[in-house]
Amino acid sequence: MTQPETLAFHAHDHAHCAGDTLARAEALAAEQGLRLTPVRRRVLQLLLEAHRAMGAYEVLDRLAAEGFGNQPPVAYRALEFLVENGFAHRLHRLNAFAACMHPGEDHSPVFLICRSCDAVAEAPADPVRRALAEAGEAAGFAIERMTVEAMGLCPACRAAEAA
Amino acid sequence: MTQPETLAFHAHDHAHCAGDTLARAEALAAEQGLRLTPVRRRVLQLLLEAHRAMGAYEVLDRLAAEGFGNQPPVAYRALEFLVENGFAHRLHRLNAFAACMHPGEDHSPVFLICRSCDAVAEAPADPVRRALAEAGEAAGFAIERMTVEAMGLCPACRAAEAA
DNA sequence: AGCCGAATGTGATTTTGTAACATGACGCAG
DNA sequence: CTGCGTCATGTTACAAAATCACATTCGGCT
Ligand SMILES: [Zn+2]
Ligand SMILES: [Zn+2]
Ligand SMILES: [Zn+2]
Ligand SMILES: [Zn+2]
Repeated sequence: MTQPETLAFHAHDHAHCAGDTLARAEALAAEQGLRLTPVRRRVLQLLLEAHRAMGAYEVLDRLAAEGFGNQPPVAYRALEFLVENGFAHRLHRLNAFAACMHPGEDHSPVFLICRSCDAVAEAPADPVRRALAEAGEAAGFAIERMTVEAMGLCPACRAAEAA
Repeated sequence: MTQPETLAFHAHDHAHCAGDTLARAEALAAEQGLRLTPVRRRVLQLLLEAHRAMGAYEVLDRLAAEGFGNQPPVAYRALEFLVENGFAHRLHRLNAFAACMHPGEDHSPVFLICRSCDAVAEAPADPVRRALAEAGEAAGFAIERMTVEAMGLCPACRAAEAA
């Protein structure tokens, strides 16, 4: 199920990782009767290949260049679909989107966002979720969804900055 | 120091709580040589009185109605000042701002945001911060700032919805 | 008075996100 | 095959959020 924490930061065969995740997403979509249409598929692919957060208009530019529609709703609708079905996530601090690296797990992960290179990693969220649930309960607050985004420096940029 | 968790959700003497926090903020500003000018002071007061998240343009409208400038930078600059100096917080999910109920504690709290009435409470963040720090460390990621926002239902709206 | 830096006012612009409606593709009932 | 309903896409226009650039004003200081 949960693959051995392939964090975006670690050096990895990127083409492979992106292709692999796309394949899993496609299988998943088929399984659930979701229609991963050309635009949607292409957007997911863009996000996977970038392996970082992309703004809606950045996505739109790519789409337009490839012959898809060139108006905002085209990008926003595809992104909304991906987010709603767990193929991508929205990063509120950046007004941007990133592909989900663990599709099909129905998670609301913790994001680690590098302020220098914009790389985004999903970290295991369970401990954080538990702590948060406790805080909510203490206040009588019923938590439905959570957003956890940490800004900082990824290992690579950290090393670069130290130099 | 940390007062006994006066969460926004609990029934409380609102005028008193707002006035009190404003007074503390003023003392704090004086102490630190920060200039809590009329616009800045008024914006903080607005946020405190509302006791919920307010958008920048909502703030701006109030300011304009009271004779301050009526262009976006007026509101954004005041809000930026308040956020940078710990008198207010930004809520990324809402593109909005809320007064800090614990100024001077240099915290990045956990927010509990009611999706029904927009009330915002700051909950103790230490357990969450610890869990998050651990997740970051495991990935070699140096966390500098965190955003934790939980959406859900406050006690009041929860009761109302159950009815 | 004269100067300086911080704060404010103002106009214009950019960036981000939606509403509303028209068109086109697909599956299916008749 | 025809007509119909549904979903996805395209397109126009617009709204909301945020920033840029520049002029002006206000304190404190010399
Ligand atoms: Zn994910
Ligand atoms: Zn980095
Ligand atoms: Zn606070
Ligand atoms: Zn509520």
